[in-house]
Amino acid sequence: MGVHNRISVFRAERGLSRKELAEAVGVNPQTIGYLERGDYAPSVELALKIAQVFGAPVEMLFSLKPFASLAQTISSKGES
Amino acid sequence: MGVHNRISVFRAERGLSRKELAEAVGVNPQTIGYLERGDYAPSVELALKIAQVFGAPVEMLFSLKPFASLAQTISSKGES
DNA sequence: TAAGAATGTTGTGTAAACACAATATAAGCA
DNA sequence: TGCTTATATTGTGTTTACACAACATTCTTA
Repeated sequence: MGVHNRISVFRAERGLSRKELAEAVGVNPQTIGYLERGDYAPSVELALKIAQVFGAPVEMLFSLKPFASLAQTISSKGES
Repeated sequence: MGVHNRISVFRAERGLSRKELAEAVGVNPQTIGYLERGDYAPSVELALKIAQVFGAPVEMLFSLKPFASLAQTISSKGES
């Protein structure tokens, strides 16, 4: 119950594999998989590290409510 | 290993007791005590809820590095 | 003075966040 | 074709984030 996340989206944009992200934050590659699948939510420590890798605030990557689609999120910001 | 936090500072400003904060985020009052003492770090879920209560981003309440003093933090923002 | 609120401490128990190993599958490339 | 990389799945084990109870301490406040 859940914390939702956009790890896979940010990871895709950066062209990072799970293994590479895992190494960057110091966890087992499987752990990234568990997070992306929503099997469980990370500790704040891990969340802070992941957010740091992507240069984004924690709230942009993790949320108590489901994320809106990228299309909605981006267009509501008036960007292209 | 540590995640540092400013929960007690924000709680003091609001005049909230641990019990009240605990009820606001749905955990046991003792849990707030453990967090404030640094006995352990919260899940992202709890961190998001606590940050939400104070209307602050997660990074303002939780950090991988020790927080600077309020005096430094506030004066470096040019506020009074 | 007593009584209540806030906090600290210790202890026990459970659930969830990890590590790690093994194996399967699919896609891309030599 | 075989090899590698990325991902999914299953299983076992350890650590830690929690719940809950009991009790001590300090500070108010009636």
